Amino acid sequence: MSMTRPGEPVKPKRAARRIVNSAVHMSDEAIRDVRLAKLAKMRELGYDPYRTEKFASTDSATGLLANFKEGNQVKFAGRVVSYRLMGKAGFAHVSDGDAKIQAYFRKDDLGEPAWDVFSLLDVGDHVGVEGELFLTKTGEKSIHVRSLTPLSKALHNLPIGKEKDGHVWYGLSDVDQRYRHRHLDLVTNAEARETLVNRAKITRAVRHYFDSQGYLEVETPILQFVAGGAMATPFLTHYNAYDSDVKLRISLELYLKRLICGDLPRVYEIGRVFRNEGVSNRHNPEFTLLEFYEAYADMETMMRRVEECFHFVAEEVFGSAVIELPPTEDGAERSLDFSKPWRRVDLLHEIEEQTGLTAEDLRDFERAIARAKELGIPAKARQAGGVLDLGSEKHLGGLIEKLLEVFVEPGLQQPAFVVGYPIESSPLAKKDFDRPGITRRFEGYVLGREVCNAFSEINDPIDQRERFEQQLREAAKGDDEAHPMDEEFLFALECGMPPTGGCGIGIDRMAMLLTGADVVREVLFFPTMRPTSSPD
RNA sequence: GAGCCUGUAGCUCAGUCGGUAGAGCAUCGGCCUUUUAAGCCGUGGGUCGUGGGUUCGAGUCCCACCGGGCUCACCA
Repeated sequence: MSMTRPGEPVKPKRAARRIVNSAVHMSDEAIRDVRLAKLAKMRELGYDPYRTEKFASTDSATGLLANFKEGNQVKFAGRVVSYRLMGKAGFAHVSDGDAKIQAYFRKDDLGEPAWDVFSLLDVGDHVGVEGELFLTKTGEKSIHVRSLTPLSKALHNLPIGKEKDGHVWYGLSDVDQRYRHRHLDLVTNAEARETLVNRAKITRAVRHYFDSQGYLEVETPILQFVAGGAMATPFLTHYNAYDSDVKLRISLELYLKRLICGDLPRVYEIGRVFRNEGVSNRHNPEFTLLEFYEAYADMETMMRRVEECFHFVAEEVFGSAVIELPPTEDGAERSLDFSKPWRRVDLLHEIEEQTGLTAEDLRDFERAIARAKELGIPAKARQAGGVLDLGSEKHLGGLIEKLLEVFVEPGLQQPAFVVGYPIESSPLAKKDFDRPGITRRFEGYVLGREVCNAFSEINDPIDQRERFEQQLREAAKGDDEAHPMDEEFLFALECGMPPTGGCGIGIDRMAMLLTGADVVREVLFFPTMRPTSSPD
């Protein structure tokens, strides 16, 4: 309790001021008080919105509108998204999330207490209505309500926009608010809702595809003592019971391959992985990875799986193998065709086409750097809109991947597979025995973005151990993202792993492609946000 | 992590040259028994992100901090 000196103007305390001015002081918290008063009034009238436990609708709004027959008795529950009271009658649109239907209320039809309850409604409340279908003067399919059941009271002013001819006024557009209060976004923004729902459907369709192909969906540990399978910085945490530090997984790979070693010949997992790295329009620190492994199969099989999977998902979710995308900035129409086999591009060949650096040049790191300087590659990179700093490259694999990024990726708009990755940056991929220094690995690209990474898996435990040892040497040289040694995984390989094809697909990236979202947060219900010091 | 932009009413936004804040919607009160961005009349609502500084005077200029957006870096 603070002291007030005599003579100092007294500021009314919040609560006191609220009671005194409740009708005039319309801050957000005062609005809440008004709503609470309405709630109390409803309860006095015998209509407690929070008392009702269920309300069965005859059909969805979409269904009611599609099978509309005047005079049909119906029940419908949803959220009030518009509200117009006109003396002794009124209209409200009630939405079940997918669609909305108009409801018409008359004092004469509802009778005394129910009419008062109607007049206490606000946009944002949930209601159940019962009555018959009819057409209004202007021809809108509506429900003539005979009975009203409030099902919840919204205590806040919901930023539900006003709409006419598909144009929405005054909705919620502040991106920060949309992500932090996603429920409001879902209620107010139909497009955002559609994108997020489609993302869920895409995940489901992926499951359908692999289930239909005899794959077993499995779950593997998220807390791992050795976080392998990719090169990324893990999140760290602590396991009290074992007094041990553990990491959150950065990939699914090694555990899934241990299942292959256990003679589960087709396994897949769709799971969250965590990488302690920068957040951007294309990166969320936790994201959903699909990985699938198939015994007695190779990378060619994986290519076919990827083609089939995208085709299957596009058909199941969007009803077509051809996905129409929003036009580019210069207005060019774009579409992606997943019905055809993906184009194949050889990495070194393509780099030579674009830069003049030959496979011969790229066999040795020092020579590659020297030749790149001779050919003026950094300048060419700038011309191509990229950045290539030869001095910051540490090894051949990194340089080649950089060349790929700057010179090859932009050209890969329609679905394509890039093959022929260098061994340095592929510590889990089988060697290409016909091409020294190259692995049996490919990546899929669509719209210039990587969507999958796959290879014929190493099943030679001696080779795998050597690769890990090479990675340890890189780590010793200061590469903090080098792949760690995993003895348990090596033990499984030593017990015998059949030849296997494996592939990882970033589900979020896949969802972005198929929904046309250009920001990863739009395909995540709850993207990672910086914590707010004062939650509102 | 770096650069640029940004933060004003519950929501969407104005705010000129530095002179102590505006609109629409929403809210609240009144009228209105087929409206639909309902309408009409009236009312209230803001420590201008936070903290410093310059100034007679700061929403406005400067600095720091806290959010957010875009681009880049790392990566999928």
